[in-house]
Amino acid sequence: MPLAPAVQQGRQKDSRTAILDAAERAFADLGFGGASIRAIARDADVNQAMIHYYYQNKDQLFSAVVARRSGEINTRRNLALDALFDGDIPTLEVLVEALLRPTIELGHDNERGGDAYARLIVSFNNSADDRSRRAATEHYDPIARRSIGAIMRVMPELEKAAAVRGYLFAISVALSVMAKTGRASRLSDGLCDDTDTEETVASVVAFACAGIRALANNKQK
Amino acid sequence: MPLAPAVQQGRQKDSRTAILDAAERAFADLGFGGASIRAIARDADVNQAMIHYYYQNKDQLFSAVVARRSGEINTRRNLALDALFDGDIPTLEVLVEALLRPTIELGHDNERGGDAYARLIVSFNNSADDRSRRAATEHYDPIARRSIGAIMRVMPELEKAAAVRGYLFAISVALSVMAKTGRASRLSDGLCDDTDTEETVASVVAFACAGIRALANNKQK
DNA sequence: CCCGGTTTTAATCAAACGTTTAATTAACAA
DNA sequence: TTGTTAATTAAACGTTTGATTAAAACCGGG
Repeated sequence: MPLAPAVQQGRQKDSRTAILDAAERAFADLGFGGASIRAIARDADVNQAMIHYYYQNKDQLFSAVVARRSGEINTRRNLALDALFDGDIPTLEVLVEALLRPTIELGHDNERGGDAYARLIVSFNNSADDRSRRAATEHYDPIARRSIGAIMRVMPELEKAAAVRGYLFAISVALSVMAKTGRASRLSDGLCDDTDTEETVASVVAFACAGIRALANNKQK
Repeated sequence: MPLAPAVQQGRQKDSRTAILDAAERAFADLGFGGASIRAIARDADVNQAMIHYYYQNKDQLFSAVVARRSGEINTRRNLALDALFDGDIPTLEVLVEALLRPTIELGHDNERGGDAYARLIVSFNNSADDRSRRAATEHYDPIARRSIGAIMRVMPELEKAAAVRGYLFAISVALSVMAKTGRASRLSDGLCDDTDTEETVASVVAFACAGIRALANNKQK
């Protein structure tokens, strides 16, 4: 006589998200090629055939992992952009913080598996293989285009090429603090506090805004 | 009757570097777990046992790939630091350019397999697994510490934590332009030119220096 | 010419891989 | 209860993996 589960159709959803959670950790820690379906199934406490049952194959599992997190990040960023531009044009600081905060906060939210996804997004964001390029194009290019347009509205003197560079530079800085490798603490003998979200956001925003403004002045030299 | 090779001991060194070249491409394109010894041997036109003969196992092969490129980068950076501080204190722009130029130039030097190594260094620089952490610690922490010290000499008002952050931010921006994923060109409809090394160096240096100065002003707000 | 050490080769090992299959179990409607 | 569908399982498929071995080919110095 097995223990009767209290919930009604309690089996499905638990397995699906348990697989996503385990896959997120595996892909982040070992890379796509280094992560194994078998180990993911073991970690998720699920039969390995379940992974193919729900996600068909390893590639689609990877895509599902990215889709889950990118969805909530981009929802927050789109809502923030909607709100920022319904009245006056905001300052660059307000805009950049709105763009980077959802990303940085997810990276610091360990309850939501954020630090694993952080390393994952850094990985495919800087890779050139088909799978990585597809993940970036599909899940992050639309919001990137909208963000670049927003930067140009806030700083009309910025040429488009400079705005693109500024956005990508800012994102790469934000991503580097999402993936907590322990290097900052090591190099600073413990002085740098990765865990303080507000201090991190403030530092990155200050750095990125000053950098973007410098790109505007850089052309006429 | 085989074609007689003109060179004297022509077999050894060709195999060793052919293996390193092929491994560099494989690790960069597929990650450590995705790259296979067999494919590397095939690409290098070498028997697969040769890889174990020269490099024992996959881990030491990876380490050898990193050691080769990091060696020449760090040699250039150390020489530049020696020269910069033998007289007056240089400006932040001169210092930052000296630190970032060797990295960016290697990434743009396709003859030296640079763009493959660029993606590789970005990958392990933002990963937390043992192998990646060891590569960063062993091959890049010493020059990082010296560079952070140099930044603090040029900007004495910068606290150490801010200097560490500034250095890491600057490096992450430089690395992001090394790994040419084609995203900048895609998002700018071809306006951003990844191939112009001088323009890239100028943009990154301007962005990074303004960002570092902003970190100095950020504390008293 | 043959010798000694290095380099290269083909063959093979056990283990792990992604995926598929067919059978079993659980849940709910009729 | 029975019929139907979805969820889960154990077992196996063929392939590929990193690594090892023992023998062959190559080479310059005696």
